[in-house]
Amino acid sequence: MINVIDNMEAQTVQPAMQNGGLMKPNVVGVGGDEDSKTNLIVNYLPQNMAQDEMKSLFGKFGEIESCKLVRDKLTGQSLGYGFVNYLKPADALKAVKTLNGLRLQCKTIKVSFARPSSQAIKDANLYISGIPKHYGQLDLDNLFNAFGRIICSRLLLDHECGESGRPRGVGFVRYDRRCEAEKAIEGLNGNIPHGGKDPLIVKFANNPGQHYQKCLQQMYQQMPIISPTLSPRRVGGPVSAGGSQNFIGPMRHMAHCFRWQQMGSKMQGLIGKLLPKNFMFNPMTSSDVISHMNLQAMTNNGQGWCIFVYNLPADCEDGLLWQLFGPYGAVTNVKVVRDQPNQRCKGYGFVNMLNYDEALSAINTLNGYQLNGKRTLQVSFKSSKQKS
DNA sequence: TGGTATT
Repeated sequence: MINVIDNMEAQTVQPAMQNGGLMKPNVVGVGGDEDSKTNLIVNYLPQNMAQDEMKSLFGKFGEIESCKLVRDKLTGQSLGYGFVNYLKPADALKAVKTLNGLRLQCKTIKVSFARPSSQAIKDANLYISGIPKHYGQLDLDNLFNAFGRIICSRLLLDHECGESGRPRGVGFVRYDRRCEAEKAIEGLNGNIPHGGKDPLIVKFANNPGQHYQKCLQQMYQQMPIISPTLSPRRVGGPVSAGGSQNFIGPMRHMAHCFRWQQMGSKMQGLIGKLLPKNFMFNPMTSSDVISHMNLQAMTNNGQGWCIFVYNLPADCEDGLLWQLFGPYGAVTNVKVVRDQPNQRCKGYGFVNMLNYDEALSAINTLNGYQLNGKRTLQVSFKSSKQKS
């Protein structure tokens, strides 16, 4: 990754904080809030690093006013970045100089002064494809420099870990402000860059949280008349906004939503924690149930037990799976499998549930469930043949 | 389509 020294005609420049070329000078923008001299943002932290560890690492450079590892509000998983606010600017500077570029596990952390938080700096990351294959990182930066202050940019390479990485023609550019990113889209999207043959595609990059939020939003908007304590067999009422499904209005019961919010600490557990305590050792335990299960069906990615759902309608959305399975316990993820060209559901999907007994209860109730009295769902633990 | 970038 390269950090680009911005081309703004500015102003006050703090001492450059060089560390292997990773840092840029901190610049105070025209009329903008002055960047903090004590508050640091730390990026690219290892996934399993805890806030305490972060604090202890940064605490070596001086007294810390606050330290926060940012976590996903719903799953509790680390988002890989955090903030450290020192009491003294000199200590913050020392931490940047010493820790920026530090290798921690497989990652190289980035430590820099945090810009003042505002709406304007959010969602300013662009995804670019169609970059001429002979373009290097600097060519990419030169192309995007004209539209604003680049915070960081990255040209993706084939075999990035290897030595002979060749540009893949795709990359990311993060601007200081979203409006700059918008200008870059306007100015570059669809245009053929100098020395290139194909038009560039420039658009906002996905951010991982958005998918989850979208699901929740969808669920909230499409909650059917269904109590978390009742079997979905009792779903009833007139068909409304959800089209062929029995959806009405906003969510009435927050009970299972509450459960999702409780998932945080559990999500960090290893696969062993997902298993019932007596699962491996008690021969009296539900042998019929265990025979149902293919060991391959047990996910070990922290998302719990994977359930295969067959005979979904072509217009099925993620929201339907959330609300069908949500009442039975903590759902960690859902996926409707779609045809590439038309995005119609291919008739099946997957649901991950955190707890085995809840997954089993969902399967027992929902297998054979008639959606709208028309389609009979087939629900089972995912077998090794079905890939999610 | 990243090494989850603004609490």
